[in-house]
Amino acid sequence: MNKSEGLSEQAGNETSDLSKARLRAWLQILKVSRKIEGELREKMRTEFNTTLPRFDVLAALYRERDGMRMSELSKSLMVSNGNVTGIVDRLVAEGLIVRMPVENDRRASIVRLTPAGEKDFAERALVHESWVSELFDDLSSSDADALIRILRNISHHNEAPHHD
Amino acid sequence: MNKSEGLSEQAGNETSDLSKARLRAWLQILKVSRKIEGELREKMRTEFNTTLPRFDVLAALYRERDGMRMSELSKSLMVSNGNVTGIVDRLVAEGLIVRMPVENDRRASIVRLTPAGEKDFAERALVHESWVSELFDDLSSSDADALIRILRNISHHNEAPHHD
DNA sequence: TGAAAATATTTCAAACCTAAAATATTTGTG
DNA sequence: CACAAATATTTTAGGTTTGAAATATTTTCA
Repeated sequence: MNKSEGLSEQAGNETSDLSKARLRAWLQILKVSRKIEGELREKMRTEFNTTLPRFDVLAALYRERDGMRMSELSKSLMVSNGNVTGIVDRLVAEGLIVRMPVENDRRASIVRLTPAGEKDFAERALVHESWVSELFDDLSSSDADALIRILRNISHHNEAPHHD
Repeated sequence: MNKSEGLSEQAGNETSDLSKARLRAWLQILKVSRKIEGELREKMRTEFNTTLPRFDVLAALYRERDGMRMSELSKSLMVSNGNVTGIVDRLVAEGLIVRMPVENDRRASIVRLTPAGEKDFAERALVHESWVSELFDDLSSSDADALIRILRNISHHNEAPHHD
């Protein structure tokens, strides 16, 4: 029933020490993630006059200069399809991205940065990186590496199983 | 200008390796946090017929059996005051918590679990812990400790400075 | 070919979330 | 005491988010 419980687990011991340690780890991830996200949202608002979700979309499109489909975008950001529609609508209205038809598939559309969007993001990305670096001021190089390694293990375990 | 840059930083080197490592670490935190949060939200919905924010409120009140003020609640959950108002309204409607007047201060109110809310949460908390433990199945005891230590460092650095 | 299934996206309703304004009450100070 | 400042909470407007339903188009296959 509980995959996490190995040979040494005693019957009747409902929540093991390991299980409790994992819960604490999760709550700590959540705490840091909320705190940092809040700080960045505030910076985005006051200094860039934009929002975190919009910045995230621009970042994704900056990595894929030829553009992405709506579904690729939502998958990459790990948010729902419907959510991306609204954010893309606003970024289009701001002139930072465009929707383009897809050859041979009139259901889909490709979204990509406009020159203005590309310029905007390139400038802001550097400032964003400096904000993050300040917020993680106490994170040493070796701790950053350890953190990344541990978290990658967790993501890999929870990777969506792919269809074949 | 950039507190994170030490003596060895070269002028003109706009984003140091350390700064990039920290950015990668942040993006990885965000990725794990979104993935896990999504999985837990889905479980909450399908198996408990509730939402993560509501569960979080119950969890906070379960730790403080005598109840908390609205402001303590929002601070503890790191969300805005207005946000908590709505969630508390819904939990009151569900009969899981109650608002009580505060002696000598008619501005404030204290929120606490009803017996039903206490019972409900106690049962669900165990299941929740087992979900988390499964999602973190690959996280060893020592990695959990390392993760907690590193993340605590980060939270402490970003702790809100207190008023004296 | 032509209907059913699959796919890509948008729309919708409900909830969540924030920042700022509004409301109600208490505290501090002349 | 009066009344300004501070405090606790709610309300409001606008944006974000989800899951499900709706729409449009493409693919599959009998």
